[in-house]
Amino acid sequence: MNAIGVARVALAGPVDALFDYLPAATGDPLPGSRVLVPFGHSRRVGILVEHAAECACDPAALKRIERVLDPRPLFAPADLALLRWAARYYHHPLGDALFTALPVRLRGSGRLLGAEVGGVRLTAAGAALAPAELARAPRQQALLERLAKAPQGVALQVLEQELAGVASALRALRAKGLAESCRVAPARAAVSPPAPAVVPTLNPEQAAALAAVNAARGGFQPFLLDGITGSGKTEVYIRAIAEVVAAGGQALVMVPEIGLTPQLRERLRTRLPGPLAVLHSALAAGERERAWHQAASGEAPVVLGTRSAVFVPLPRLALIVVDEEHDPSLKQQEGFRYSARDLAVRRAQLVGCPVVLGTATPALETLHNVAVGRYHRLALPRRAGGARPPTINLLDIRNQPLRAGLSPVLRERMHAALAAGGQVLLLLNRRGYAPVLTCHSCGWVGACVDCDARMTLHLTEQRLWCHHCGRVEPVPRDCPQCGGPDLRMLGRGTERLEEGLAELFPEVRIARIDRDSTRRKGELTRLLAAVHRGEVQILLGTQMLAKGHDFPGVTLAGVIDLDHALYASDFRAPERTAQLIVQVAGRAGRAERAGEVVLQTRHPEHPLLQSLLREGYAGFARAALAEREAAQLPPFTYLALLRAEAPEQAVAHAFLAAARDLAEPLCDPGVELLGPVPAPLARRAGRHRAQLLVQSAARPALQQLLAQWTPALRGLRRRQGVRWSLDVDPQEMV
DNA sequence: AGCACGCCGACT
DNA sequence: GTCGGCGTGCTC
Repeated sequence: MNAIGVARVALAGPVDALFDYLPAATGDPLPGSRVLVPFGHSRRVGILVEHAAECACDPAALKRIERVLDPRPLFAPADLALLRWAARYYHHPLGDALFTALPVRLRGSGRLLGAEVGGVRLTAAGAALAPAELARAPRQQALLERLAKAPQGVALQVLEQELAGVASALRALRAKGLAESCRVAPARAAVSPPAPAVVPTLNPEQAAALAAVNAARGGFQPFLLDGITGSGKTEVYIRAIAEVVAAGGQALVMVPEIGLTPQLRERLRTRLPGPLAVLHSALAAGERERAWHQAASGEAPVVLGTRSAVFVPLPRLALIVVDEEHDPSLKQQEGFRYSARDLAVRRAQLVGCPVVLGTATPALETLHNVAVGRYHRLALPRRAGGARPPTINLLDIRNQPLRAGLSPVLRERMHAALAAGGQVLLLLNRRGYAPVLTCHSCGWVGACVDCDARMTLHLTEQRLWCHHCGRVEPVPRDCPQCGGPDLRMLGRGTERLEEGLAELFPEVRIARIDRDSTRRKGELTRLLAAVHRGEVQILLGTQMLAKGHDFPGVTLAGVIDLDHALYASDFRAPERTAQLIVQVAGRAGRAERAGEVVLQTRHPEHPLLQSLLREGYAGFARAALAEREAAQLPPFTYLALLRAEAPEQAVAHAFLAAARDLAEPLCDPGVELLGPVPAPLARRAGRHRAQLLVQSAARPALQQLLAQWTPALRGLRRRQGVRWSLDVDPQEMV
């Protein structure tokens, strides 16, 4: 150890180490600031993580920080602490974690903060000019007068708003050397008006939940807000947030996918004061950066975002809400594989504030946390407005004549519901026309050449499409193998269901909602609006339908094919299926009309379905947790999954075998290695995939193994194109 | 991640 | 004889 003051810097990329530097000539900034450092033969952007009194390396090798990029830190100490904790827990390089938490432009040496936007100001010549001299060009004159009022400059956006079509006049002034470009502070977003008059009255359970959250303010406390669909969870969020904001705090609201929840966004915008900062991946880089600054500067009291928002700096964070906490998309599935829900809880603990996990179908992990007393459960068991919950019926379709995949009973129920003026919702969790195209004479099947998977037939786009790697092929007219003309489409996706429904219900307006039909921007909103206006009677689609939207007019919901989900290999499949059923059921029936849910199955005796029917989601969850405990699966044990892929199966396997050899001597009792085995989809995009599962009775034992194992894995000779990744607390075993 | 160093095939 | 293929290893 050498006792000299050094700055420890994290660099973007997979280098899982901090590098020590001598202070910048101008003095070091605080931790959390970006710095430019010499690195190897080039220079790199890094984030100063901490100061240290001594360095572990040769002090003669130390280089000096070349430039400080941020005069003030981008990450406050609490933000930095969360990211350091997350990087350590998920065994991901800190530099990569830090940089993925930043808006794109700041990941490079991009100019500090888009706290400034493009603007225009007068040059000295412009300022000296009397406006009257431009009397023959009134638009230029108006612009000159406007700019004269703001010597420091005016944002282009503001000019465009105030003087529509200002561009040509601006060009003219610039050409005459009267105006020039500059950077100015962005215009403050218009502050939305305070809450409008219509504020719903809370029912007793809502009031109790709100009181519990309010009482917990100022300290760490996780809550499960366990409320059936329509029970008014959002109203509880809004009231709790309003209190926090009124007290000068900031609130962070996380949702699985923002595109699917325009209603929540609008309610937050209209009911809460101040600009609402919205953060998600579909935003353009500029918009996203602006929202990030609104959050980080404290200007926006409320931030709504998807999982990456969990890392957004919030100087006055006082409440976190995670809506639909059970949703798997809160877990990042590639790169830095974090659970935004779990990190939200960790973040609340670090800053000392309440965190509310809301859902109608809690994850089994969350229920377990309630059971052991870590989380406090708040229940909203009643639908607002006193609507009755829907009845759920299993429909045994064995030996039933199906038309368009619908049994006679379901068709009859649909006719009845439509005749009574209700809307019908049908869920089929498979997009495209048909999942298989096959030759009737030789048995050829349209398979992806790069994956162990069939290509799905999409008729409207006239192509075969691999849903795993995105490969696209034209639809063959004749069999590519035997040349025979009799190609047949097996199975049914949403496209085909839509076609069948049009034949069965010729007088009825039908809308399909899936990833294909809503690809165009604004299309989802348009379709949803048509449904709400009652212009559509039958609504069909994939699980997109079960997420977030309310369909007050729907009185009948049908699940076309449940069996697929019942027998999936993933141990979480029953949990996911139960959640899907309950979420779909929540879409049916409102205030005055009770809803009905019909589940078509060939396995009506299935214990999961039976427990769900008899005792609802809570009963199902009890049974499922008992099964998990008996099988020693999460949340009673802890998992990490090491995945590897390579052009050759043997190479991926050999890597994992070597990884296993490294791990074995590091394993405490209670830690088990399972595998390597081929991944469920053993070949994807031309690469062979295998995995090694680590299971531990205790989290610390697992973490201790991973802490020693991952550096050893990085040291392993990477050969013949092996790529690997470690997934702590994996959600999908794919 | 970059970027160089290093040891083996087809080109001016 | 060299140009350049990407395997390997290092960067405070």
